[in-house]
Amino acid sequence: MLTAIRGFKDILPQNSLLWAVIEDFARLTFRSFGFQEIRTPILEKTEVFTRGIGEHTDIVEKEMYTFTDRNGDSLSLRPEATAGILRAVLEHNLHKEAGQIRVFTLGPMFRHERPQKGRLRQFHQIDMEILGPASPLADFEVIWMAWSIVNGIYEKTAQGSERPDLRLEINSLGCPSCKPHHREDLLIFLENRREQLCPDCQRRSLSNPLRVFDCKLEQCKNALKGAPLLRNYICPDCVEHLKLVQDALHAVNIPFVINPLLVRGLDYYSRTTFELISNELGAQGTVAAGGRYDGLAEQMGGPHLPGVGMAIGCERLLLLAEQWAEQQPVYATDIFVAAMGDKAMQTALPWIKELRKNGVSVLMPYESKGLKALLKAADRHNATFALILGESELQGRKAVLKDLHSHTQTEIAFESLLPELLDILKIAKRTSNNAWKP
RNA sequence: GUGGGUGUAGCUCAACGGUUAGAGUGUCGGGUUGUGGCCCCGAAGGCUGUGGGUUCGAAUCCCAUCACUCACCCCA
Repeated sequence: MLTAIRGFKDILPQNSLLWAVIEDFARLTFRSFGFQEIRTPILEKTEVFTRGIGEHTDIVEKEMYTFTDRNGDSLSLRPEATAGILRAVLEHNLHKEAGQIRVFTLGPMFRHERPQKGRLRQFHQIDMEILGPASPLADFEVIWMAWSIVNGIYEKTAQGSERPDLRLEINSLGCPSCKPHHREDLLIFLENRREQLCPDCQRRSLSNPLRVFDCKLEQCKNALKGAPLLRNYICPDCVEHLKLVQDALHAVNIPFVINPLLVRGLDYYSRTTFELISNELGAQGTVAAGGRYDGLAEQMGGPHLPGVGMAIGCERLLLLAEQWAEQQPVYATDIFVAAMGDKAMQTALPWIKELRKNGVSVLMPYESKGLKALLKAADRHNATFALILGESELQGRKAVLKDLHSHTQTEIAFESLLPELLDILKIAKRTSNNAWKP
């Protein structure tokens, strides 16, 4: 049997509505924050990522789907969104048009990792970037967005009033005037204790030295005692920057903790960095993460263009929503047309056309079945009403409308069928508490 | 890339090395010729992931392989 690629998952109809809920809500929230959608290609020249993300990151070194196309160019499936967006902005000179660029995008990303809970090879991100402003308020607004979307989904899905189990951690990675001093000292420190570190950390101390602080082994924790800490190197400007972010977060009542050890895996980050972490996700607890990357545009061959952004992991947010929600949203139908025989089906077609024009979801199976089977099918499609149309109805020129929730039914004359149906549906929609209905 | 767990009906799961591999649920049909959910009856549905081995006999034990899954690593 043919199967999907490892780590690539089908989103089936039973799940797709929850995806739509999340995507719709994200789009709505972005609109309210004044963001515009941008859609960049899934495939880019490999150089976009090697220059953007950094050649010595794990993502670029061993996780990218890279291949040579028929022209001999090296192409890669995007492992994240920011580099591609930066490329598009610079290519189209968007930064010269507007003083500030506020964009978001939704879509699949690709990394060749070993799949586990909350981690797939094709996964989806909700991503946003603010380009132009160096203000800490931009950092704050990015965090605010991540917070708003994740918490908004909680409010939308969970009925309870208690807070979701989410932790916002922030930190500053320093800027080009202070970050390098720390890195230098840390490298020397690590070099001197090389033998005391675990093999992983020996490797890390070269590739991403800040990561050694994440190691859980006692051996490494001991070896790191007295190591130069980033917070002691941060320059006054960076301290002030982080403070303004904190003040803004306080102003809108977003709780957070400072985690001086919080780092990012991608090279382009500087100054503010943050993660939104859940305890309900297993080992991959980060739902959203991001930070500032003032040097990225230059690194990609563009002008100096400060930027800050974040990404939400859709699958992870979906896992949370599934845990929060008492029930999954299901597809529902307003009217299921239970027409028996060809004549009845033909008669119903013009009505169906008008109803659909009016935004009513109408379904009519083409199979000739008994009424019993048709009503069963109506149930399966979560229909609110069944419109019964058979021999006797055609003869009497009256259709039977059955309310499938209250089990009552009424006869409606063909002549007044449409206006009456629309009327009844309007009332039914108003009293319906099915928030998930599309 | 490394390690652990699990692979049996569409789905969720049973079955001591021993008859024809079962149950719940779902599907289809009937009870009720045109009235759904509840009830009753019936039917279909399986190369027990795949390949090898041990054994008189393997879903069951062993080996390999693949898939799924969780964790390490890394990250959203």
